[in-house]
Amino acid sequence: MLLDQKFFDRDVLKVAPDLIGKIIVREFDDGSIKRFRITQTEAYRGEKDKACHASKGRTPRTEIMYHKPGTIYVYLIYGMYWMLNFVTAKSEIPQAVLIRAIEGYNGPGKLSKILKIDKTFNDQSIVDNQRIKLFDDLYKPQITTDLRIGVDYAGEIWAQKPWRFIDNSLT
DNA sequence: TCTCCGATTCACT
DNA sequence: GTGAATCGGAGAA
Repeated sequence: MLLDQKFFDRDVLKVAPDLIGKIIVREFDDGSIKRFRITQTEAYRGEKDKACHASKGRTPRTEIMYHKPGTIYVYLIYGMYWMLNFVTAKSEIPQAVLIRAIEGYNGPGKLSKILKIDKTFNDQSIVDNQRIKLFDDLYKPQITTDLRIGVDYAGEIWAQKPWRFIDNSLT
């Protein structure tokens, strides 16, 4: 079952855990197709969340997070890695879910390398896309939470939010 | 323009 | 455990 825009039209704290266990289907430019199960996500929630890029307000970069739910937000970090995110909640509310890991690969940098994610995906829709789709195969994950990674700069209050979601039954 | 630094990873010590 | 690689966004000037 293909995830629709309604799935993403909810608070990021609901969407992020719901994305655990879902299937990413990637059709590469050469026509080959691969499937990956999502095993780890993180929630970035609005302008008040200091760890969220949108905490700096609306800028050309964060503009994407204000777009409609189901929009893909891709950005470059440390000059070499693309991060894959999905925008959630209604337009004008800047929230996004970072896909931190897929089955068999730990780390968002490796993930986007495997999936060949780059800036051409930025601002595209995930629910109506030729190259990348999200499916629910009714898999029921065992979800645990933990602190988000690499957000110490956001200060104690925001760095300590347990907004990382992990499938406990996969390793 | 110029400077600072990050939602990371990997090679070394 | 430490540090380099590497570049575009954001803010200061």
